[in-house]
Amino acid sequence: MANPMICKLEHGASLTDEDKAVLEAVCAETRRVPPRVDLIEEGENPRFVQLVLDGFACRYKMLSDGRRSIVAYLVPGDFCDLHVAILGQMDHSIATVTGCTMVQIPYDTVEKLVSRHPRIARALWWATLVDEAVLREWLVNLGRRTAARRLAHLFCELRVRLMSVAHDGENGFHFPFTQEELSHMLGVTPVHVNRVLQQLREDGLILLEDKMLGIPDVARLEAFAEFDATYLHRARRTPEFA
Amino acid sequence: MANPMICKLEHGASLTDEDKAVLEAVCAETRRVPPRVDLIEEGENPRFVQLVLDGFACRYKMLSDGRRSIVAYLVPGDFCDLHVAILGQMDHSIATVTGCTMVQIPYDTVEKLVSRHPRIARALWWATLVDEAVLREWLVNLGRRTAARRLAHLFCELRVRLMSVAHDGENGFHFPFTQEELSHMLGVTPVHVNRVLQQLREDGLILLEDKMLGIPDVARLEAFAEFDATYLHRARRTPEFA
DNA sequence: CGCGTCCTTGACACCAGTCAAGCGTTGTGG
DNA sequence: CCACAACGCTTGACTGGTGTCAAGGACGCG
Repeated sequence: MANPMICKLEHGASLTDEDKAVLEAVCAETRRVPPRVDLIEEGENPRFVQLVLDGFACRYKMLSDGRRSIVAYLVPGDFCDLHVAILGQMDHSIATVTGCTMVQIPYDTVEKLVSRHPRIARALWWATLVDEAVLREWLVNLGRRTAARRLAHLFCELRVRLMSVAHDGENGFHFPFTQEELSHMLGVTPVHVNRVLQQLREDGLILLEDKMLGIPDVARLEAFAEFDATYLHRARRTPEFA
Repeated sequence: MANPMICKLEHGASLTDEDKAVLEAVCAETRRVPPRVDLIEEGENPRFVQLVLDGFACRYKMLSDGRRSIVAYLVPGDFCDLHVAILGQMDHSIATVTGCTMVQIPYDTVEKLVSRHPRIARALWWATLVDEAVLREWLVNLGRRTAARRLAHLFCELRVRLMSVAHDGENGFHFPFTQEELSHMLGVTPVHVNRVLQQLREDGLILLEDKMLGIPDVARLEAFAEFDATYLHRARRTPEFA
């Protein structure tokens, strides 16, 4: 199986075989983390970068009244905290959702990577900027769409992100989030997530059973969600007939 | 008057006098842009970086039905598009809100700056990462707070951001946004913005007249908004009694 | 003076929140 | 093997925050 981090970065920059070998070497040592465990907590200043190789994780913030807001999710190939060193401390926490296979890379290793391999440096820049673009799209999603469209949009985004690190998932994929976790992402109550899921199922837009999501008609779901994948900036590797 | 961009960057990195002189030189040539004019449009791939020296601007996205969503606002000292070159094209547009004084910096100038002045490079990194942190906080704001708290939070954030580039604004500042523009930021209707503003005024949390915002009791407004300035990462320059 | 822009207000409708109860599955220990 | 608890999912009734529609007012500008 290909390294999902390398798969992803190839969307953002052209990497040589040597670049890929260097990145592969950095991922040699992995560790397994159970579901629902904090990887980094708000206020920390970690000394290494973490990378998800398998599983789902999420960035979240806690409110003073104990409610949780998930501000991003991480899929295989995503970095947790590429640049916290510059900010000084985490302004949010990161936790696993499912069990995850993680890699820890010391900061000086990252700095060497960046200073010695310009294409890797560019690829990491690209990854950071795409994360920012996703945040902007989420803002639109939260601010201006109904809960049903928000949820549909999430499905569409997740599908594209998963497809760019694995070669399946075209019409369905493993979807392990609980309705409560979804409610934290979408800014609605768990009860309402349930109602909206029922509606999407009734309308034939999705199938969801036993943590497996099916999308019978991708174009129809994307139209409903007003989804336009441009903001994910994945053009480079998808076949184009130019 | 000090250069707001340099004021801001000093929060993120320690700049030498030489660094500051270099940055100052880059801002020599300014241009004046009228209110409500697009600076960059979605899909473009600009050949220079733009910087706001005076006035307010905003990043926005249009939805297919013509509604607009403002995903960030820019104050003096903020860069428009520091790194679009890496992503290839803008996934959103930027427009002035008020009249603005702008600087255009060619990309190769920025690249020289970054490669020759490590502290400036770090400061620009810092600025990018703070932008991302603001997006995350906005996500929490939109997803989990009522319209009144959202609006109050916006006021609190704007106050801190303005204070870090100018030495006034402690208890009030020029606030030129129309209620319609606010509605685009907060994801509510203009009518509801109006109702919420009335409520905040009634409760004595704000004064707002003739485009001037007054905050009689900053602590009370911040408590109401659940505002915690940590995410703005401005610690470096605010006086600390360590 | 007349027009446009923005602000203000009221009545009503709807999306989503709250509260509460019940169901199915899983895992655990007696 | 079964009782039980824990967890997540489902559903209904009611409430409330916000959207929609509509009308009018204040102000600036040509």
